[in-house]
Amino acid sequence: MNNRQELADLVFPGLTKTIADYEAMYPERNLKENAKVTRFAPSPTGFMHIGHMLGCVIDYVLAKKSNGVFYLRNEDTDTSRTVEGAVEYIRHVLEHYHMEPEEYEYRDLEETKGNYAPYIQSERKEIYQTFIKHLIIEGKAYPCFLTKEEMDVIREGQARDKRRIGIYGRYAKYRDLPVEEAIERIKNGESYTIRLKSSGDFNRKFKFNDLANGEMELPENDIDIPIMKSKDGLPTYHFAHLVDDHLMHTTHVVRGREWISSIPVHYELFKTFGFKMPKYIHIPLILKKDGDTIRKISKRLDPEARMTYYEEKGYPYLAVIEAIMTIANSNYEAWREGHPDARFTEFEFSPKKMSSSGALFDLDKLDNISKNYISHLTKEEVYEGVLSWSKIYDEEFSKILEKYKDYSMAIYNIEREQKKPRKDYTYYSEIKEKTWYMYDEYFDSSKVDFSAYDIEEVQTILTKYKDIYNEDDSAEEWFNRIKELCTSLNYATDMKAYKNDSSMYKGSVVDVTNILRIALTSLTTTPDLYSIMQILGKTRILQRFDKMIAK
RNA sequence: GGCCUGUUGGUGAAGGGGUUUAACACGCCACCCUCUCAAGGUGGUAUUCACGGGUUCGAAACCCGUACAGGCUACCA
Repeated sequence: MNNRQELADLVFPGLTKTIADYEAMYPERNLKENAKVTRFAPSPTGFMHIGHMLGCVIDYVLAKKSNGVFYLRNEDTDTSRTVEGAVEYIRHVLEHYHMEPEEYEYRDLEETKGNYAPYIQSERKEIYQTFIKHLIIEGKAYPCFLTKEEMDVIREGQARDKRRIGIYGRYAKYRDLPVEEAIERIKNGESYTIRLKSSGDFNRKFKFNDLANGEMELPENDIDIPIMKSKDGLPTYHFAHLVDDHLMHTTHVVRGREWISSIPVHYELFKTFGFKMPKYIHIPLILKKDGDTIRKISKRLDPEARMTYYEEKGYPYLAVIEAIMTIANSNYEAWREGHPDARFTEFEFSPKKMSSSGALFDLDKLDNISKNYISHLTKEEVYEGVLSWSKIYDEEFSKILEKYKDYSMAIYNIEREQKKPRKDYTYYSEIKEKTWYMYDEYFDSSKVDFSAYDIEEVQTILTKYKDIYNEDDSAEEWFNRIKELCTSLNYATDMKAYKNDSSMYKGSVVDVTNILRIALTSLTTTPDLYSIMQILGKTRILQRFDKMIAK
C-alpha cells in the first residue's frame, strides 16, 4: 500500500465502489443518433428567475425536438443556501409551463423516475467521493489546510502586487506537502479541503467551441480549485458538474454566460479523467433598462425578474414561452407566422443564432405576444383561463364567473370569432377591470358620472330611446333606430356633416351613443355597444336606464 | 489589477466584403376607417452599423488599436 492510497483511505474510508462500477451502473443512454440529453439543474434557493426560465425552455426544446431526454437535477451542494420548499416550487413552475421533466426526484412525494438516480446532488456524495478518491490516489488532488485567514492574506497580497488572484503555483502551499505529513495533520483533526492539483499552464491557450458563442481561445486553468468542501464533504459545483453530466450522459449543457470563465476549470477536469465533454450553450444574461443605463435584471429590484410575476398577472403560460422563444432565437416569430398551430418544441432552435450580448427582456413585447395569443383563443379557453387564475388570485370574481358562465363567455366572445379578433386582454388579471360593469354585483348606477352632459338632456334621450328600443334588432336596425332618434332630437347622424358645421346640431350620434354607453356601463370606452346590449339583455338595460332617469 | 466576451434604431434583432437607399417584429407618431374603444389599413420613424486607423476597386461585415459595457476573479451556484 503506497502512501497516497493510505491518505485516500483515511479521507474516504468505507467507499466500496469504483469509478468503473458507477460507469457500469449508469450506461450510455439508448437513444437515437443526435438525440439530445439536457438537464434543468437549479439550486434550490426558493425562487426562479426569468434567466433560469430561458435556459429551461432551451433545454426543453432541444430535448423534445430531437427525441432526447430532458431531466431535472437538484443542485443542492451548498447546504447553507437551500431553502425549504424550493424544489416543490420548481416542480410547480415546470408544471405550470407544462415542461415536466422525464427524469426527476421529488423527495417530498417519495417519487423518483429515471435510471440515473439519485437526481439530488446531496444524495450523490459517495459517488463524487469515489471520483475524488481516485484523484488522490493518482496524485492529482490533495488535502489543503489553508485557513480562511491565510487565504485572505494571500488574496490581499495578490491584489496589492497586481497579480492574478487564486491558489496556484507558489501560493498553493500544500500541493507538495509530503503525504505522510498530510496524513499526520488529518489524524490530528485539522480541517482541510480537497483541491485539484492543476497541471495547466496559464500562459498556454486552448481552443474551445461554444455552440452559442462560437470558437474562443482561453488560457488553461492553473488554479488548484477546491473540489470538495471541508464542511460536509460535498463537492463544489465544478466537480459535481463533471461527475453528474458524465454519468448521466448529458449531451448539451445550457447555462448562463457567467459560466464562461469557468470553462478552463471544467476543461481541465474532464481532461484529467479522460471524459468526453458535453457541448455547451452559454446563454445571454437577461438585462433591463433602468433609466439611462442597462443592467442585469435583478430579482430584488425588478418584479418581472421572478417567474411568480407572470403567474400573478395571469399571463397565459404559452404566451410567456413564446416571448422567451423570441429572445432565444429572433427568427422564431417568423417561424411562428408560418406555423400558427405548431407547438413551440417543433421549432428548430439554433444556438448560433442566440444573441451573444445580453438580451433585454421587453415587457411591451410580451404584452403584445400575450394579447395576440389570448385573442386567438376560443371563448371557452379564455373563460377557463380567467377562472383558474381568479380561483387563486381573486376568489370573489371566480364565484361570479362560475355563476355566470355562459354570460361571461358571451362577453369574451365580443368581436372574437372573426379573422382579426379584438385584442384587449393582455393577461387574465386584467379581464375583471375590463368587464366588471357587465355584472350587477359590480355595477353601481349611483356612481355613473354624467357631469360632462346636461342631465336633463340625458334623461330625455334615455326616455325616448327606451320607447324605441327593441332587443330583437339586428346591429343595423339597432343603429338605424339610434339615427332616427338623433334626427328627431336634432343630432347629426353624419359625422362629416357634423364636423363641417357643428352649430347646426345639438350634437352628434357620438353624443347619443356615448350617453347610452355611460348609462349602461358608466364608461366612455367599451367594446361595441350593440354587442354589449345584446349580452346585457333587456331586463338589465331597462333597469339601468330607469335608475338614470330617476336620478 | 488579471482573464474572457460584447458594442447595428426607443426595444428584440437580421445581415459574416458589392442586389443594404440596413430585413422583420414590438413600440412610437401621423392620417384613414369608425357609435366610443380595441382591432384593422396606409405612411413615417438608423443618410448609417461605438470611435480611430488599416486591408480592398468596394467594409456594418476582415485586421489592429481605443473607448465603453458586461461577466468571472468564493470551501456560491
